[in-house]
Amino acid sequence: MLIDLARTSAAVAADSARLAKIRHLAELLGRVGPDEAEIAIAYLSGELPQRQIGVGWRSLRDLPEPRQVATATLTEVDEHLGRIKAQAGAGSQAARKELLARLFGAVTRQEQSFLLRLLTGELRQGALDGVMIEAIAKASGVPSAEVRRALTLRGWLPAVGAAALRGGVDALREFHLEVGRPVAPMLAQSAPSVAAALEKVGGPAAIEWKLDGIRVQAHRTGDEVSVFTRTLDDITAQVPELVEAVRALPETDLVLDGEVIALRPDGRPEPFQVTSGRVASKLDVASLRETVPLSVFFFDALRVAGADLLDLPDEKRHAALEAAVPAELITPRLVTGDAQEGEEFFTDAVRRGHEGVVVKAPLTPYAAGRRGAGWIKVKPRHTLDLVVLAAEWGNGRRQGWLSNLHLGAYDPETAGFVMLGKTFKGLTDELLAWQTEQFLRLADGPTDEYVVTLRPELVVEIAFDGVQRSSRYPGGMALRFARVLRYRPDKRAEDADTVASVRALLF
DNA sequence: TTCCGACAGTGGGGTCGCAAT
DNA sequence: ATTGCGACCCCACTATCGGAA
Repeated sequence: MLIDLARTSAAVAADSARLAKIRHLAELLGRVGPDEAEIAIAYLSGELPQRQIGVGWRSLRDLPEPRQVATATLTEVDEHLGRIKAQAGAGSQAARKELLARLFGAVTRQEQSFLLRLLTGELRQGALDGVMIEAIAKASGVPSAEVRRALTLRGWLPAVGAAALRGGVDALREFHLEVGRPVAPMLAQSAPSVAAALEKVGGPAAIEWKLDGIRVQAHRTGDEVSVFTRTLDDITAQVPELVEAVRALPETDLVLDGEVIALRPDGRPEPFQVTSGRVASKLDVASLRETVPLSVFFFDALRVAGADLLDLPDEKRHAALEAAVPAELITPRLVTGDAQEGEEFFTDAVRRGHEGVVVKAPLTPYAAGRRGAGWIKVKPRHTLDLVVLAAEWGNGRRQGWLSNLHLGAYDPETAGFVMLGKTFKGLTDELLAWQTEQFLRLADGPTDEYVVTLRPELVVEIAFDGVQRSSRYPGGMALRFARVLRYRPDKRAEDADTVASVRALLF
């Protein structure tokens, strides 16, 4: 029953201890039937079996009154969501709206709340994949490492969890790397410098350029090639250059990990926006590949010539990559234990317009899904002193605090301020409390339930990765990945960085 | 007892495709 | 033709729990 999940979710949210959350989830998984295990695991880890159904926050306003008695089963709800998905792209938002209303009108208030959070992607129960993995392990009596391994290979936890509950370790061992089905990609931690990254790795490491493009996983069997993104979406049709490059290789049985990026004729990278737009375009690929051609650079091999390499150390996988792929399709890489040498490699990569480097421990296997210490990214950091123009009320655990800052640079010509973006990152609870008090004192001008406009007086030091073109803000530019470092009470608003100095960073 | 790895949460800007206006 | 929405691309950072040291 849906109500069982709604109650379990509430219990999970109510307990802050992770072990207690795991107990609640495992207890439910122990009760759910085999047919509905997949649905239960999906919902309770914040996913839908349909992945996406074309319903977001806006479609979920104005919901009907709830029922008093809970009768909905998981299978019914799942089938209903499937019907809603079938309407997406079929030209009828009205039909979807009607179906949504019928679903929400058939469940209780607690079920409505659960479905609402599920469909908006804000489950807010303190448990997603990571906790669910432990719960599946507990409920099925399987070591969590086995669940993780299967998840890496299958990329979809509900399927893995259902198999574990049905057949235990034996069923999980049935999952193998399958050419044509994407694997969860390995992710990286970050460090402030190459030296710090090398220290984390604890010895010599491979250092590779970090290209500012789109992560891709390329599969080939025979002449068949497919390409997947970081979230395992199939983008084969959008990247014909990559398909052709892989098909041209002598080896016919491959799974490769890399990055696609649009390069200018001189070889320097286009801004991320250009690569992003090109890869996202589906309708005009044939002409776009003339004007915005894509290049691909591989940095890892998960399978070569029928051999699965996931469990091999990085250096062995890279050797296999070098054997199967020509050097011009491989991300530039330097193996060193020397911090000085590493920093020079990093500086050179950045000078050539790239995002930074990734430092890789030579002995780590391809640990997908988990953000292990095997890969560590290093990027340069810019800072600016900007003025807080307004602030937005926070949500969830930031409810009651002014959280999201509107940032502006000083314009000496007008003695005014030009907004460059927002940030909510880098704030401690203490800082949130402090700034809320300050902001309410500075409140001045239009204020609604979301935004409080301020007298532009407070200066804050902001770190960011770069300046990009923007149609959203009046200055025509916006900061990328802005975050708060500290407030600058020693500075007046007129001492803040100027629009001109920010524009100088825009290429 | 302290340290630290892993996780969840809180949102940022940009782009595309599609349906409604 | 324009606008709003959903989905997805890139992502940084803090708080917390609980196992490791």
